[in-house]
Amino acid sequence: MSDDEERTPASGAWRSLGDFIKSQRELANLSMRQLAEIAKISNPYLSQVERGLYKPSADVLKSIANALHLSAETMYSQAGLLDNSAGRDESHHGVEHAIKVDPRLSTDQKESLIRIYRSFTAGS
Amino acid sequence: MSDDEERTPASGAWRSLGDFIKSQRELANLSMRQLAEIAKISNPYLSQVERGLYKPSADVLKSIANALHLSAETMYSQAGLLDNSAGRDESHHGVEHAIKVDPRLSTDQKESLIRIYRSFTAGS
DNA sequence: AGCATCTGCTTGGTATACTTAGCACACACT
DNA sequence: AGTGTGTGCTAAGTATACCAAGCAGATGCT
Repeated sequence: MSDDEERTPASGAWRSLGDFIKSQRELANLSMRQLAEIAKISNPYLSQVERGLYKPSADVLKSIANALHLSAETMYSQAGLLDNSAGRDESHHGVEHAIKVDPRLSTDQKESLIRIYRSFTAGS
Repeated sequence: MSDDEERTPASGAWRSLGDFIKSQRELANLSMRQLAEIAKISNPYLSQVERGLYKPSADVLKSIANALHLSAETMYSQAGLLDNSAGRDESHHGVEHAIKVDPRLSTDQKESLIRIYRSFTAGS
């Protein structure tokens, strides 16, 4: 069950994202063309996005967020992209995660470190 | 001014994103087909993403992140989509810090891990 | 009246994200 | 010698994100 991903255009969450963008735009007293100009997208496209016809790509979302002085996180969570279904495991916060993400380590080095770490914590 | 967004395919940051995904995939001992299956994308596409030929859309990134048991935030920041300009740095989990605060490790074990970690990252 | 100049929207096209079918090689097993 | 299954990759197509040009109504100006 877990995972019914929906990647059709213009369904559900994307629609409300459009409403969100529209309300934020109006709140900032910007016309579509003005916002589109700042966010470097075309105004017809913005129109379609606001009505939920298309789901904008992440960098477009980021541009729009910046143009509206919103954080990208806010935008993504409105878009349902930060959905912390599996995301909120900072509680886990673990050594393994830190190792995996460290850009200074090679894959082999990561494997070695994790193996050692697991051997250390094997009985707990 | 000078908001020079770059939306060309396969440049700079996207390339390193591919490397990141690849290393995470190998770290999880998954083949391309296995990861693609879990993330619900096709394996040739995953191949191209890993080599930086295309920049995957946000929901694909999220799928991949979930499949790799990573948070979506981690993925997005690797993709350069979340500038962490505002100093909320749970993204900066240092490995050493994570080791130091891990309650399951003894002091000796922590010292060993940190020593190994430092030897790995000595030249960077 | 006419002509600007806003507003958001539609049409038609291009670029690129993404898929299905299949190739080429490597390592098992009979 | 096969034959089967694993790996990643190429080729060719479809779907969709995105853009440039232009339309219709509302407002304002002379």
